[in-house]
Amino acid sequence: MAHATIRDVAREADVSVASVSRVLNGHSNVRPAVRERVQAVAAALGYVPHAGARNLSLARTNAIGVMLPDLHGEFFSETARGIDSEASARGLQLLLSNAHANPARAIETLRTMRGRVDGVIIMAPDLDPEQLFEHLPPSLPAVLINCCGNVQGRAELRVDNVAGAEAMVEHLVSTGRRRIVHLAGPDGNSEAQARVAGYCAAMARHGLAPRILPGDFFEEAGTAAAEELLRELDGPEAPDALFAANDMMAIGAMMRFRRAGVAVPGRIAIAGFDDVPLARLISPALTTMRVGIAGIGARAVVRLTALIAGGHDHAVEPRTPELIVRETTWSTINTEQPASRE
Amino acid sequence: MAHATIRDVAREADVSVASVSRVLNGHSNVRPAVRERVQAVAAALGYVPHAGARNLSLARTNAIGVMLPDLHGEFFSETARGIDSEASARGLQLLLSNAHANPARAIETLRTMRGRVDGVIIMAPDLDPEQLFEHLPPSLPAVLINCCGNVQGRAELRVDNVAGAEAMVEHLVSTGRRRIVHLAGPDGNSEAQARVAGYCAAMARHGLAPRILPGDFFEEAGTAAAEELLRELDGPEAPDALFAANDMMAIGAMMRFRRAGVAVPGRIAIAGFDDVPLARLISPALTTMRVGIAGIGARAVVRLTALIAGGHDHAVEPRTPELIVRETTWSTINTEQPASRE
DNA sequence: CTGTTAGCGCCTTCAG
DNA sequence: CTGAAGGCGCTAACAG
Repeated sequence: MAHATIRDVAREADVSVASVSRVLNGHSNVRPAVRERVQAVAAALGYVPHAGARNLSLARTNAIGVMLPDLHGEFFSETARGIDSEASARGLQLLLSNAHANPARAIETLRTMRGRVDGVIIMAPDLDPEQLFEHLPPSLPAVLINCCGNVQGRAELRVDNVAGAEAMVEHLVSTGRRRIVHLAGPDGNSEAQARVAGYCAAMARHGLAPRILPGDFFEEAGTAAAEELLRELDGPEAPDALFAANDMMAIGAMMRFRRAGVAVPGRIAIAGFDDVPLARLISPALTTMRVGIAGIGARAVVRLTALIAGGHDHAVEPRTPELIVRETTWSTINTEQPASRE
Repeated sequence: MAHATIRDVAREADVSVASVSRVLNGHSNVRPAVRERVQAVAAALGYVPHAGARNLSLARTNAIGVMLPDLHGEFFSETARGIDSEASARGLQLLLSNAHANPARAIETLRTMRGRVDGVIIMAPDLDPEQLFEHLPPSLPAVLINCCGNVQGRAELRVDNVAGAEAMVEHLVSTGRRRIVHLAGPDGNSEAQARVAGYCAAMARHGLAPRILPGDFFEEAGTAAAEELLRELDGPEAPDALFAANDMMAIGAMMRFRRAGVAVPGRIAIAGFDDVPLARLISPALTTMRVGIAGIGARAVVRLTALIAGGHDHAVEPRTPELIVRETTWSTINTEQPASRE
């Protein structure tokens, strides 16, 4: 049995479709008797309005599109969570699509969102903005998050990754570190590039030689970097700090150092970037730059809502990351020797 | 400037809308000259088809609705990730809605999905199934995940929480634990209830006295439970294991014990449930029951796709959690004393 | 208060 | 190969 339509209800209740529509949308100009009859019939038929049709005729969907690079890892799930909490507080549904770093698919996705959402939130640090924005319908409200090359003057939220990376280097230097190695994010990623830039600038300011290891934001890259550094830890040029471009890589490195029995931060300090929830739970807790991931997502929804309501917003809203120093060291953790059981 | 419509393109290209439609959808029966002209005009006008209208006339959306209890915590983001990866591999978009444990809103959400998605995936362990399913349009394809009271014979994936909890108790007992305390999930949650049941059954089988602390699946509940147990740790009835109904609570407890300087698992063993990604990264690494969260999400998409394609599927597919024993102890971690800096 | 009518933007027979 | 016309399901004037 197919779905009942508004026409079925109208016929059964012996009224016009207009009246059914009025009842269902809570308009007041309907005689109580008619209202009740319509409601009864609708319930009996198991009628559920076809939201798609409704959207078409209202030219309004109450949904927003969200394009994220990937849903893997805590960074993006935190963003999604921030967006979701604000969206659901406003009764908006979310049409999610991850771009998987594939420009063609990203564009295709944007196109299939047209007419299904009232606006979009786009986070695409790894996509060529030229291509992307060319296919962004100008009349589609959009809020960008960390999109390099926002040429159309779109509303945007942009984390100051350069300043963040500089701040972290300053912190490491202030605690006595000198041989600070940076583990970078993926090549084509504008955020990763900015963090490298900040790192280099701050190192130069202190007359320190930069050293950059390639990475990709994944845990395994941290593991690999740690393995490389492990070989040098007893040498004359031993690094005394590893500053990873994101938390997951920092954690990968930390796990590897731990497995090798290297004291962190005793022998080598480790710092991350993002402050994902995990950073606080790992031990030793991770010193990192907090970007307020979920808050950015929520803020994007707020601005998008205003845009959809007809507002104008061409601002690039800067977000400055905050240094989070976590001082947990082994000594405060392991106050008691393990009882070996079995 | 508003969006161009198919009619604008037709007018500018001096052809009928039918021809434009054919060109845009790659039909072959169009003269090359016409095809090119239409494509040129469409590009010039920045025309993007209105997906909503397309869906209406095709009665097909290529989107699936996803209703999760909440996007907070790794459990649900993992589920979402599994769903997302499988969905995007199939070119499906996701319409996300979290129910926030509010039955009325959940029903409302389900209704607004009608006509906007081809099918839905529902995970609602905390909702009254009577109410929920009554409002689930029978003709809407759906796959349920861990929904108690699946009265309509809907396709479902169900984790065997009872067996999982039993297995964990068996494991703890086999490693010599006797005073095993269970930290439960929220009251109205069917998964939490099943885990309690499994715990009690296994305890009874060994003639052990069950003890259940109230919880809610959040980290803080774990903290609170640990504080309660801390007071008893030196007493004659000191518990020797805490089995939390999910990983986050287990982690909360572990953090609290660590802060108090209590050796884990030396003084007290801690076990969780779910095997969220975090469980492996925490230290000591968490022993837990793996339910294959992302895999369940992916599998749900596969089954839903078949259902949408017209298949029949009334099966309840069982998933048995797998015991993951992680043996990391402090001694293997802290092989080196911290160098105190500063 | 209620019904009729005209779309929303697109796709798809059905003729030509 | 192409155009005209009807319809997807619903809402919103516009008359009664």
